[in-house]
Amino acid sequence: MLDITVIKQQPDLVKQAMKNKGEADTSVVDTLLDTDAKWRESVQNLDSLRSESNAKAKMIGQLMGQGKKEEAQAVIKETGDMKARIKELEETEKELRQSRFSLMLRVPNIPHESVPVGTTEEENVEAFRHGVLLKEEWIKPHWELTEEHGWIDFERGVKVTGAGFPFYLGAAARLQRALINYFIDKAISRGYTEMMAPYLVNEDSARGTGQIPDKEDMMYTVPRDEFFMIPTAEVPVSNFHRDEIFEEKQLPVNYVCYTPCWRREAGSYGKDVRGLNRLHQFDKVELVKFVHPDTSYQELENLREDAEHLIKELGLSYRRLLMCTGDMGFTQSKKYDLEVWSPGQQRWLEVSSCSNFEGFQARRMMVRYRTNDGDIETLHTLNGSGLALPRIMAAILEQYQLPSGKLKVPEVLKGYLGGLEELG
RNA sequence: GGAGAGAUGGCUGAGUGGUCGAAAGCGCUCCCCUGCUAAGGGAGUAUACCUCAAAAGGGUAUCGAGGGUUCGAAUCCCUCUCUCUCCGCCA
Repeated sequence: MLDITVIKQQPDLVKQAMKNKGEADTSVVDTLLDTDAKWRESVQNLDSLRSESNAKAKMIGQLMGQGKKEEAQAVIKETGDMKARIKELEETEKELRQSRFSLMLRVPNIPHESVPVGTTEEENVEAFRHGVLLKEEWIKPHWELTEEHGWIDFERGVKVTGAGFPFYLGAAARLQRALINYFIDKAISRGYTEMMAPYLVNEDSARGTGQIPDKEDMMYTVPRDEFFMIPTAEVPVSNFHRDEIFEEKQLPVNYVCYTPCWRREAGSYGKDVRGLNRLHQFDKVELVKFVHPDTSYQELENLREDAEHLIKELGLSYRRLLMCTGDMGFTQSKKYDLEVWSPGQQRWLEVSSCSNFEGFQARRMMVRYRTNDGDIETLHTLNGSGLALPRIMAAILEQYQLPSGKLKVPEVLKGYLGGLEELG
């Protein structure tokens, strides 16, 4: 959520940001300001009444201590219906506070000035492209190649669990494991701390990163124990520091965390979900940063470079998109997508999304830092995939496919695959 | 899963109805003294919110969470969560 003082002082800026993000109805801002004013008034009333009540209680205590029972009794009478009035005001204050909060949650993050204004994905800016776009006719889509080799078993996945839960076998399993290790090792060498995190989180955590209330349907739930299966490592990793205060000198704090991810992906059908394009369970290595506000845009470039470097080293053709305001989501202030080329499908596949949230997440999660002067400030959070496995697998299976039907091993992975040159 | 004990500030740990946001010690910060190490003295040291142009100051809330009793709750009652010990089970 945004800083309420920004909304109060620059409501037009916030409204313009909403419009740029494709939200034409900006009335929530006015409703929020109105509710906020009412809430503050209510807090003032409540606080002064409580103050009065506390003073009386204190006086009674003193009189009792001095043995002046009758005088104390008189003051007790004075309190009268104060208790009932406080209770009433508390109800009002609570209602206003809650509606103020839920209104705050409905105001999107403000895009950074460097973000192009646009409404659809057409207006994303392709900022960089690397490698040739293979168009060879003989290149098979990854699902055909993996079926021929028995590397990925979608059918048995359906039998055992359901659609979108494939089995990886032999070389494919090994390749995936090699990629995970390569990604993590690379991140460690670039200053990230490796973390292994829970795959189930509680409701507070799901709320902390904003999965609930609005993106509830994205997650699988474990109702009996009131857990949510994580849709991304971002959820446990970001919540790791929920309600905490860093020292300024500790920043930046960088984590790399591999986890499986579960997403219900309700309503996705057709070619989008073919093969490895979109799964209900997939593996991902996630990069998360907690940084000083002054450095967050530099850190976004660092993060993006950390992810992008992996693709480059794998020798894959890819491109980098700077997302326009309309296509970048509610919580981000700036976002890059990295997409690899799928020659078997003749389309781009998103493998990483690197975002700066500024203080949007940190405020909601109450993650702050103490400046060297002792003040407490909101810090900035960023995260990005580094990288998502299935689509990287797909790109490798297609870009490194040989006419023989075997798979050439990318140079950087040889060490992770016992020096093998080819798979298959 | 069963039985018992517990949850207090950065840490240890007092506090069983009133002047307690909370003793004391440790840690940390600043100052003084001393001056090779060590030791000693003083002051300060939670978070959120409201108020204030800002700072200062003031107010409110928070002693695991939520509710209740009371003029008044860290302290009494209820519910929940978590931790520890023993037993069981297990990788």
